[in-house]
Amino acid sequence: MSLKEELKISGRFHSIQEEAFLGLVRTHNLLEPQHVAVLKPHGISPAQFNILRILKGADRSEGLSCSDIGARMISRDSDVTRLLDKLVKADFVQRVRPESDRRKVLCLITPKGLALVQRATPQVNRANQNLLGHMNDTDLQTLIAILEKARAPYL
Amino acid sequence: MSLKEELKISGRFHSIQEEAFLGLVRTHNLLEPQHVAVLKPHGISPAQFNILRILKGADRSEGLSCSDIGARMISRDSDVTRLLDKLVKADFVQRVRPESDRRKVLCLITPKGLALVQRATPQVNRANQNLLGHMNDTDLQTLIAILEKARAPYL
DNA sequence: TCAAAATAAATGTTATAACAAATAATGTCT
DNA sequence: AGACATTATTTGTTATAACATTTATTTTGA
Repeated sequence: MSLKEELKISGRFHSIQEEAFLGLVRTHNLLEPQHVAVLKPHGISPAQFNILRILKGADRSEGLSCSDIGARMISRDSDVTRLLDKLVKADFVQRVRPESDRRKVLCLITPKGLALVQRATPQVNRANQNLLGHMNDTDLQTLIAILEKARAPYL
Repeated sequence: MSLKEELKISGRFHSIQEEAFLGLVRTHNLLEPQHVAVLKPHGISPAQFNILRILKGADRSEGLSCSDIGARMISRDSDVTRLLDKLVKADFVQRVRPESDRRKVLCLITPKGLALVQRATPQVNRANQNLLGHMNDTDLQTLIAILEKARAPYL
């Protein structure tokens, strides 16, 4: 079904660009909640899970600063601080003020955080795979490439 | 630049489906703020503007119920009520309880609301067009078609 | 050296989103 | 008719997002 039919729009889209953009927004809004749902039983949001995975991937000895984390997040989030607050409170993350530069805060994942990531990851992977499991690989490759082009000017 | 490079991910994606989904989320999050920015000077959010356009398109004499509005929104929004509260307060929308079925609330756009839509629409159209203005029509058509497939199971 | 600029994180505030529960009116079925 | 389910909207609550401002620390350069 076309977007026009889905939304019962009688007129026309102003431009093909607008139609594509609205399609993108709509698709995102239909898929995203499914992603949220997988993590909910684990008590964390996608953004928080994203941070934990970033910290897991990072060098364990060093830790990452808030800005490093922000730069690696799927959804660039202006306030990493408050997301970290919750993760620290739940003992998934540990904060350290390095002597070398006391403006920074380095973050490290705790054993408890690591355990959570390891527990949740298979479920998240499966869910993400199922989410677009009805599409063939050619379409997926094409989608990936076109989306890359679409966001290129905004990086 | 690929998503892996953008996010400085060292490992692999678990599946091509996951890569496509994350690309979708990321692209959405980069483009959406631009859309918000166009409407900000007019004092309304994309969701509120969406409602006004829906009401403008609807039969002026009848009006639409909250659930009708919700069903036509690009981002299905669970609480249309509070979005309408603000629009009513700003005198962009008028609410009516029909005698025929007093559970419903029919909404009509006011002349002031209509004026706002007419003032903002050209800017929004132009902005939406520019947002993906760097892409060729073939890619846009392809994107539209693939996104349609992607969300089909979730309608 | 020391004032000013730049960087990093935290805070305050306001708006939005998500979800459950409550209220109100209508429809259905015996 | 009267109990019960259904539909439609509203309300309450909590978490999240967006944006500007503030605090603390380091860097730069006169």
